[in-house]
Amino acid sequence: MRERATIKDVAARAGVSPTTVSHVLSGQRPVSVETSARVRQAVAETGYRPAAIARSMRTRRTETVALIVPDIANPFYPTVARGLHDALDGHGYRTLIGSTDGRRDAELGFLEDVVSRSVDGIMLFGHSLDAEDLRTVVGGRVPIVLSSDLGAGEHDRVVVDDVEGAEAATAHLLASGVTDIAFVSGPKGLGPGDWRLSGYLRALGAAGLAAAEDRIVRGDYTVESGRAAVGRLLAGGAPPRAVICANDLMAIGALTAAHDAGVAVPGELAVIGFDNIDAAGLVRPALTTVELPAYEIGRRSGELLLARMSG
Amino acid sequence: MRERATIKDVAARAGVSPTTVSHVLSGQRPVSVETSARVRQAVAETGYRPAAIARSMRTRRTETVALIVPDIANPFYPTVARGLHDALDGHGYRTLIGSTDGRRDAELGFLEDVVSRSVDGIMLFGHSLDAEDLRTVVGGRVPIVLSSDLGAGEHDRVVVDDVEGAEAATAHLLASGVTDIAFVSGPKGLGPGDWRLSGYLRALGAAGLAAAEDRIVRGDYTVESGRAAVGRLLAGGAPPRAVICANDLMAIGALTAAHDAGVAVPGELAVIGFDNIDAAGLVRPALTTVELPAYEIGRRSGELLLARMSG
DNA sequence: CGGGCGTTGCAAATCGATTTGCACGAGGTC
DNA sequence: GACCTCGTGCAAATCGATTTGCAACGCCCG
Repeated sequence: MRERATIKDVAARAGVSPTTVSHVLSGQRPVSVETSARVRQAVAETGYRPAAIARSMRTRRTETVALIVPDIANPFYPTVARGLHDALDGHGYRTLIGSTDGRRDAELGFLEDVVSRSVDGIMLFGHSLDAEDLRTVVGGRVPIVLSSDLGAGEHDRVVVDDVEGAEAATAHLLASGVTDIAFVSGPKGLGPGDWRLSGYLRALGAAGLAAAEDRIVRGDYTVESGRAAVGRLLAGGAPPRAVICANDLMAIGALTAAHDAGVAVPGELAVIGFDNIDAAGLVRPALTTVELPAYEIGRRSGELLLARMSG
Repeated sequence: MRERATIKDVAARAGVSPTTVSHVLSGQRPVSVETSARVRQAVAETGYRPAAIARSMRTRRTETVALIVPDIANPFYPTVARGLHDALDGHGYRTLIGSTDGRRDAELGFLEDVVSRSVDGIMLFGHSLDAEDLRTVVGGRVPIVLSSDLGAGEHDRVVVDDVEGAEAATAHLLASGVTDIAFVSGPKGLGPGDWRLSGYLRALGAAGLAAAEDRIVRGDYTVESGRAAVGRLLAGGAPPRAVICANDLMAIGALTAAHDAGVAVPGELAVIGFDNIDAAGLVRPALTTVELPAYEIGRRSGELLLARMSG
């Protein structure tokens, strides 16, 4: 039995037509108990499993959801993935995951690919796409959940309030008398780095402070880039009193940079991160972090998609 | 244009048959330059993309690889996933990921599902399946890479030498004069916990030492379970001088337990983990860990699968 | 006893591509 | 001029399921 059994094989073995086999298995139409028993027997003997592709061809459903993230190895996203997975698994959906490194071509390519694969839903963490891209590639054909403002109004969004989180963190520092605050963002452009940056700027503005050019630096969300960026800040003549990093990994790098420069944390330099990844609670000194509930974001997105996919 | 264009639409627009459109796109047979131009024009105008499902139906290939792991949120696996992804992405393959929590029914269910979806390859971290399961569900129909000894000889394996790694770590401790070594494994049965445990036992045996019953405890690979397990060890009358944990998360829990019990690490208690996850280098005191090259395991597996899938 | 109705099963169409076999014409060769 | 060979393009089969439409067969009721 090298080849997998098809519905025809089962039908032949049970002495009925493929139609009847299908009806026995789906319960779409009544089948007599004797026939049904013969069919089930044949199914068991042949080890028959319906070919998902052929089924999808006809039903136009794949029971698959795509998750598009910048980097699956960044601890924030596996937790989102797990939440999404847990929401969908019980309903028979599988998850197709892609890492894009935030590159526009990769995001676009993956999106086109999963649309042509007829996934039933998409969860997108897009850093470079705009609303027009979504319109041309996805159209209204596939339910999609976004993590950003992208295409607000047309698609579901699970709000990760980056701006407000950053604003609150900055305001907290200001309230405790720290005014010289630096910010380590991600690559220029769209993406959580600059959303969070805008919250930082807003808080400074509300306090009547201007943001100094040289207090805003950029990394690429890795530990090493955070270390390098904060190392530069500390090497200058007048180091800042606090630094807010756009994610925890860079904040962890910042701790190392401070240590290397002999700067005490949090005494001489306060360090704040984003995401509250597991490692944030394990490093010493412990990291202050703005929590984004990754698991909840994933789970909630899964539920939104389920509602759209069934409706 | 609510619906996606099909090959028929393109053919009609270009005034040719679907066959010709297919040949233009695939280059399987020569087509005159004029006709070819008209077809390409029509493709551009309609925004046509071949439906992946229909194509798979005919070609019997899905350009998809399944990755089955116990828990995608455990930091070890996203790194493996990234390695696998990087190996496959350039060749047009996508990755379908599933978390099973190491439960037999989930592992079996996911495996059956992806086989019926006709994935082109599978990478499996299976904790509860046996060789017989693989034979009945997968047969020889799909290339599969395993991380364990499961079905050795029949399938490709990317060796993660758990046994040898644990043996070396234990021997290292013994060589430095520490003989009272405890071991924190995972749930009883298959899985990396007990593979590593056997390496520990082998090293003890080689040194002519017997393993004491009460020195072997179990957790479930989480930080909290490691803390609890080591907490119990330390609460006993004569605490061990060293503890080897079957993964880094439990080892991190062990550090907390030691701290809570006022036991100095590594002075009074040496702690060794497995996996060398990012957090291992960030905790204080730094964790000694047996490195399993997660990224390399994923990438290498991807390359093995590519070779099998194309051949 | 004829007409309606519910039960049961099958034949055939359909989903959207790929691929094989065949036909037609133009051009070249002996 | 008969015979081949290319170059081009189309019709039809195929992949494996689901889903109508239809027919045959009781069975009940008036």
